[in-house]
Amino acid sequence: MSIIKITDETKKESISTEDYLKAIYKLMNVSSGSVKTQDIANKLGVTSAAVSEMVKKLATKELLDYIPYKGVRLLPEGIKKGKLVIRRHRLIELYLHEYLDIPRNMVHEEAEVLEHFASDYLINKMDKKLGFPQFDPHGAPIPDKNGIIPTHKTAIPLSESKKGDVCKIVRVSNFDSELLEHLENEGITIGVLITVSGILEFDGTVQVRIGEKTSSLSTKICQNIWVDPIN
Amino acid sequence: MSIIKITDETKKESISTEDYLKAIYKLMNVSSGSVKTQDIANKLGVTSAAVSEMVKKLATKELLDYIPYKGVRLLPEGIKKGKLVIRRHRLIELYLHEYLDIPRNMVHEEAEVLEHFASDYLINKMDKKLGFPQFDPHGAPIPDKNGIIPTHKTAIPLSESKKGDVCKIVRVSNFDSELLEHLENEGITIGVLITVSGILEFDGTVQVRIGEKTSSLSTKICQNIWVDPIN
DNA sequence: TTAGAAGTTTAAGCATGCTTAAACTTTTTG
DNA sequence: CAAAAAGTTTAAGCATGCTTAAACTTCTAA
Repeated sequence: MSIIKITDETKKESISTEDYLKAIYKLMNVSSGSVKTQDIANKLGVTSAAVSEMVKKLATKELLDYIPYKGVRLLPEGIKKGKLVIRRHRLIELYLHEYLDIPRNMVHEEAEVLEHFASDYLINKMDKKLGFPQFDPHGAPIPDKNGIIPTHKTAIPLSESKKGDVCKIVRVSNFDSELLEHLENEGITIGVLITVSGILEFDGTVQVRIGEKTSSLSTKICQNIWVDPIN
Repeated sequence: MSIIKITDETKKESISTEDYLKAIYKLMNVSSGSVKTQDIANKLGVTSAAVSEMVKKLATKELLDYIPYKGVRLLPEGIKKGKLVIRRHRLIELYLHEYLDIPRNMVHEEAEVLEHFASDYLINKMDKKLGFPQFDPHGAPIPDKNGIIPTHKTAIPLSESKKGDVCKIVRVSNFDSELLEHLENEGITIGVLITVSGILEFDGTVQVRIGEKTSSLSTKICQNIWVDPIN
């Protein structure tokens, strides 16, 4: 019989808390600095009032620092837990795609739910089956058990590529189902090699060649496609 | 664009409601007739007061008939939904056991949670991968999409076998983790052939031979082991 | 630098589903 | 068959996390 110490770190957080930590973690990576009430509210689809209340509670649990009217910043414990939610999410996405043939544009919504309910035991089994993968089906990095996050070191957004560039698609950083389906149809998927055949001055539309096919991609789309230049 | 009719049948029930329907469904199969408040409370680990309240709500949704002080009886809609929860549970158990190497004595608790969150889409993918199986890792029948439940037609509890019987183990109808681990260690698992080598008059202890090994099983355990006589 | 706009917080209220304690009904038993 | 025991229901209260409306703070632009 072993003695298990129940610390703050061990305790399981509520679904809502996990959602907040994940959302705030992601927002911190964008607007590095403090995260605003309204941004969290938008991300989670709740009112600012709800965020305001919830954030106060998370502060008392020492998951984040909260300065009223100023914003919020995750503390180490909050970062750790946020990363773990993302780890579960991305491993589930990859597992569903690889082993249950669930198309890329559908894995997100399934994982969005299951990330809160798959036990660590189960997650680690999936991780092992998948061979301790580094990236999910959209090329997003999967934090390891210790929270270490792999990177696409040399990747740039396709919107910053130049005419003539040959590059490999390494990430699509958006999970809109319609967009993902469209890209899939165009042959724009992770691992594929493309050549930038032209960029319109007018609005930045990027024309790419994928094998025999060509495809035109708007600036907004290109900002979500990350590529590794080969040349 | 298609028109989707949202009927009572389509609506997703709360986790709690699903737990109640599943519990009541199982209890109806035991004490065929009406199910008592306290039995539900015991099964779910809540107070009778909680059951009393909840059952009233389920009655207004026409999932069951409720006569105060008398008990509860599922209506067709309740039966259908109860079966679907059980279907999800058992398919998940089987999937976890077959594809993620999760031992039999651990699949129950994982499935207990996931049964509420795996989408129908996902469940049907698993069903297909598994080849539309009829029984879960404990030999329990898996209702199909239409609620049809396969049976072990000729099975009897091991507690009713006779000395000299040769039979195949088809079901262990208990999910106590310790018991399951014990049976696994004794070689008593689904599909295995055993010979009843003796039964003690004193307390009904059954002695069985499994290949070279022998094992003694209490009456209580034998009531949970279902076998198909071969001879 | 100050008024209005934009953003945030507080307050009151709701829904779900649980608890305990008290009241009530049914069953058992002497 | 009546009193005690067993079982059930009602009532009040709690926790979580959401909403709207009102109050408050901060930012922005003239």
